[in-house]
Amino acid sequence: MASHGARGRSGGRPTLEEVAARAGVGRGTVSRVINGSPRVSDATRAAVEAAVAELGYVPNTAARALAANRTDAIALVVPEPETRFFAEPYFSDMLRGVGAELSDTEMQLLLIFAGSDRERQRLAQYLAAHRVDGVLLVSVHADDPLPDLLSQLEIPAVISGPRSAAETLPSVDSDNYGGARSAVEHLLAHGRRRIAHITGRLDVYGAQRRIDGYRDALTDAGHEVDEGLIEAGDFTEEGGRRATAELLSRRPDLDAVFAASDVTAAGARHALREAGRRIPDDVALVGYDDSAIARHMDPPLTSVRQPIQEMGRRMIDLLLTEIADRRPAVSRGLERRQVVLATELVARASS
Amino acid sequence: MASHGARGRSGGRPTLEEVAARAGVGRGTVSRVINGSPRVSDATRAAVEAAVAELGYVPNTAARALAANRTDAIALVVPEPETRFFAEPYFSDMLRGVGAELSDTEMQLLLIFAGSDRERQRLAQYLAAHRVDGVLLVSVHADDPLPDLLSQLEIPAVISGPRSAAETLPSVDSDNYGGARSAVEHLLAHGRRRIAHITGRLDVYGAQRRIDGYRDALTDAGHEVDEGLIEAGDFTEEGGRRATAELLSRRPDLDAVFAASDVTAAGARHALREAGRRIPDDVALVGYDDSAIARHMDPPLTSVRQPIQEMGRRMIDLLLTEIADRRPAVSRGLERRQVVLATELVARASS
DNA sequence: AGGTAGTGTGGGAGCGCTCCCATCGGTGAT
DNA sequence: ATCACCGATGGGAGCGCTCCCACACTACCT
Repeated sequence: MASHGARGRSGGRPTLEEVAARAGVGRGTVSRVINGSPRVSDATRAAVEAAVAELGYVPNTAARALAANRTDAIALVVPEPETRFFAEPYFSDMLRGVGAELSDTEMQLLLIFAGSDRERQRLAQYLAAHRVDGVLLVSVHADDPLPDLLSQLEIPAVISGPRSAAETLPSVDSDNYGGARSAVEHLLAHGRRRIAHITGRLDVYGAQRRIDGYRDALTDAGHEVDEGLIEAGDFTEEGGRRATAELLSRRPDLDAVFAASDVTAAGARHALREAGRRIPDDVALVGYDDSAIARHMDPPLTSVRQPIQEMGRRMIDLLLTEIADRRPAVSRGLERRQVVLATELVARASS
Repeated sequence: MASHGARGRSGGRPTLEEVAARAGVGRGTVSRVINGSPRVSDATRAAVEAAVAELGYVPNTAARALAANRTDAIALVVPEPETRFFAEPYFSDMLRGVGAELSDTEMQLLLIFAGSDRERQRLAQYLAAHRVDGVLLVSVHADDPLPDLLSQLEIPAVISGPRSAAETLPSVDSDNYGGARSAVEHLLAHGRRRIAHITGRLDVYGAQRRIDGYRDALTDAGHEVDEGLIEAGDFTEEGGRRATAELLSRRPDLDAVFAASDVTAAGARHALREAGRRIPDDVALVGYDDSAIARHMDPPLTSVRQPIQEMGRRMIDLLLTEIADRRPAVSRGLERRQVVLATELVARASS
């Protein structure tokens, strides 16, 4: 009775069983072909593929997810309000890299914002339901509870930017330390001596590393670090403006500013102009990110470029490995799970 | 044997059955509570809810999707490359409205780009697998095959902007005709008489409606329509520039330009400046969209505001109704499935 | 008392897949 | 020949839900 269209009315979508009947093979064999198992003879495979094409068969994702206990989906979690997501080129670049790397995969990408408490609540529920096989976490602060929630739920995750030197989660980051060094070395090479630094948010590890790079570049070149030339910022324009005003009043003779982000540099530029300082004649300015702002600033801003798309791609690589490793009990490879990508200084007129 | 943790090892997530055992009721009853069915006594409901809380039960989405044949997910399909998505505030506003309306729902939103052929291919596959319960289609051109594919697959869909006056799919649009009218009437009221119009892409129905509004506003005010004052654009800045140059050479005495988008107006502004025309002294300028560009232009641009977030919300409303209607064979309501929202003219210094 | 609704509830029968074990020939070693 | 073995295959047993039918049990009418 299971010979001609097992499931009675052929109104709905074809099922595996129907394909099997059509191809004259068993259910298991069709499944093997669909999933690319090598243990199928060429003749059988061809027959099955023909049946699939004729019937226009498309696997039922829900059934597969239920039986195999996986979803073939991963989430890109942005712990910021949507506005920031659209405002900062960082995210769109990241998304592009991620999308590109995923495009020859069966994996589907979900974009999830977790800016408000409400959204975080929803996200927690979502993760608890294991609706994704893995998570990409971008822009995480030191005290964010999300990473812990993820490891508690045993959901594979990769973060962009470790939370500290002792980060346990796999991560992909750019070389913040080296990037900052290259900026300072560039300024030194151009004869600047009183180089100030406006930091990023201090609870972001990458910002700390940039400070370290700034310090070491000076020290290694035989200069002393003047703590009065370091002022805390927060990656925003307003913060850059405020910090610059502060620096100018404390060290009126500074001849260069290295800002922890392009947006911060934009603020610094404003404050410098107001104080009558010319860029780069009186004060050289260097930013970080090499975003569109840098190119369009007047004068164009020297900046440290991070390979953000590449970071997105590498994050996917790591995550997919992580997910694959968790399926059978494969020997957890000891490959580097912390990737650091090189930065590049893009010199323009501001320095 | 099904009394204490039916499914053996209690390592995994709790199942419905386990909750039922814990609460001392049957599987069906728990399902009813979870899904908010009214046919459960208060005492039983409380017992089940307690068990759910104690066990930290979260329904398995895949199982539910398989059994109930629905996914509780809808897709926002953007038939454009990602770059345009990030560049145009239209999309982020839309996304915000959609997200807001969805936030008190169980529905999950997927963002899908279908700019390239490759991506469209993927999307078709995705839709064929019925991985979403419904689709929101934004920014559709007249000859786009997507709407037809959707109705062929019998997937509920709502589009922003009908493809023609004979649109069959439910849609939400702003009043392009009225918006254009208000722009022209505003210019007339300010004494302008030689009002030019740079159109949008002619294969977009909304652009046609704006032309109609432009025409009728003039005619109804007793003026003749001078076809030489109408020039085709394509919503881009470059198009606006080109069209303006064309208009100026043809009708050097024009005293106002109504552009079909703010971006187009930006192009027009450029061309007008180059031709030595002052805004608004010599030529008044009005745009469409009231995007950030309008506010930041020099001089600030008068523009027709569309309630984009509201449009997003209404699209969700329509789509959810559409999906609900399709579940049991409810009498297809004859409610208005074509929603049109009012626009508002925002007057600024450019007119 | 007997009948008739109506509530609230339990649990069987799937939904369409994957996993895995049993089976079946065919091979090469003994 | 005999046996152990291996690749290819079929199909049973679930995965965790929803749907729906059947079954108390109560309450109300006649």
